[in-house]
Amino acid sequence: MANETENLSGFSPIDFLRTRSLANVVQHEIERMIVEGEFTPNERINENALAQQLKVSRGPIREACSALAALGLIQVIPNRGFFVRELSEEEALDVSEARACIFACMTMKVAERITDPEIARLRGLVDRMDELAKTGEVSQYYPVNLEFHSELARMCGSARLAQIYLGLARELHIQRYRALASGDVLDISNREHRAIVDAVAARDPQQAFAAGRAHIVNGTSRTRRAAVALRHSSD
Amino acid sequence: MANETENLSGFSPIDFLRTRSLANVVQHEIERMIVEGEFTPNERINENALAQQLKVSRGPIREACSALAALGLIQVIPNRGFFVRELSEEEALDVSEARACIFACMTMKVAERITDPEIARLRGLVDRMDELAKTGEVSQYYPVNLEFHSELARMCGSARLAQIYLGLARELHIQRYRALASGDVLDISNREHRAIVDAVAARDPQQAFAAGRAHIVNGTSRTRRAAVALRHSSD
DNA sequence: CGACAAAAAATTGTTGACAGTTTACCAAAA
DNA sequence: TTTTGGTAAACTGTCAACAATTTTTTGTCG
Repeated sequence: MANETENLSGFSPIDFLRTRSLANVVQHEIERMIVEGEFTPNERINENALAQQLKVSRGPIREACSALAALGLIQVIPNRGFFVRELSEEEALDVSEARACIFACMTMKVAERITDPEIARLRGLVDRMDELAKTGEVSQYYPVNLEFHSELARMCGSARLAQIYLGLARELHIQRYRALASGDVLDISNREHRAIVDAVAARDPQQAFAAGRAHIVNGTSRTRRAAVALRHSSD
Repeated sequence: MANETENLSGFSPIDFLRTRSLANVVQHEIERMIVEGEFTPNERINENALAQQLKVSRGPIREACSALAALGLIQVIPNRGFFVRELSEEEALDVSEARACIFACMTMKVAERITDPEIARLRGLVDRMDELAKTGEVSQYYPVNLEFHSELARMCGSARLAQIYLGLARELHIQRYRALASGDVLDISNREHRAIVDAVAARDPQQAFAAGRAHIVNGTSRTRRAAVALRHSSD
């Protein structure tokens, strides 16, 4: 529990000992810098500058960037360097659709294999979110929401599906398409959570698939609306 | 044609010009070597030996391996090196399940948006496979089968979903879990193809999802049975 | 003043070398 | 014969320097 939040962005000492190659450390560091906005989208990653800053040579930097490029977080242009990948509006929508499909598959598979204690656990999370939604405290609601999604990923029984889902979620998160939700949106979102739990509790895969897909699709349009509103208000 | 023999290590000049970074060329070369069995699963990739063989230094080799590790084709153990990743039976099954889900999503999305000319195109491919299945020539059937799957990936309208699907398919292909199918298996497989086409032609997403998922799931068990039979016959 | 060309600076791509770790080998003892 | 200890070889991890390319600056001409 407490460990999970601790490991979200960084890495624990045990992980550090396991893979103490600099390239690996650098990779996570660059990832962190992108997530936390120290690199802006489309910015070039200056190898020399980063090497000096992190006090390593360019070798590990390049290895880390190559890996991140393979993961899709970084784009590489020959002889010009590594660039922080920016998702266009269109691409972000595409990735969101893929995420919706995969989340739907996960909820479907959960419905095919869930146990009673797991149902209780999901209901507990939804109940907690209901209470937090009433207060409108996004900062408290959000971690539980994340845990709910992670829990479903774990319960679906397919490590690879979960891995792909979490990768897509991270990618969208990095690109700052996170919903900056307000009170009533939380309520709507959690109603969808409840629909998912009801479907999996009924062991109804089709219903679960539909509910899961709808949740992400709706979430995406909620996020988009919020982003548009934000853009208009700041102009 | 004549040029191809000139490129001993197997990349075309156009590829070389597009991304003339050595790391990229090396990456594709290693991938090819894994696919074609020049590296066996769990084998360590000797950086020095490979560097000498490809006539480059270890830098590009390490960058390429880092990327392949991020793609999941290679495993890295600190201070021991890069190893060709081997999927355990269990993991291969897990990946296959993920692949089934994603293929099912693709066929579902195809059903939601397919055009009449596209339907004709798919029917054409299935018809061709029917003829080739009669002859029992796997080597002729297989490319069309691949094209059928790729075509669906293209038609699903989500580049990312298609990318994930092709990645999973490649991973399984590399791990040699490809079906070594015989005549009647081809026939059964193509009957499933026809079911998929019928469902998408009817614009029935649910049916398409079910047909797509069944096709991969059945294909997986066909492959497993073939592998088991092969193992017993060789012991 | 602006366009163009050439030189300079900055940056990426690649290499070979060195340090630290792991593996292989071999001899000596139980 | 097997085990153990130590030494040497092989290999990975990292770095700094060099080559090739791109970008910026500078200088010149219309």
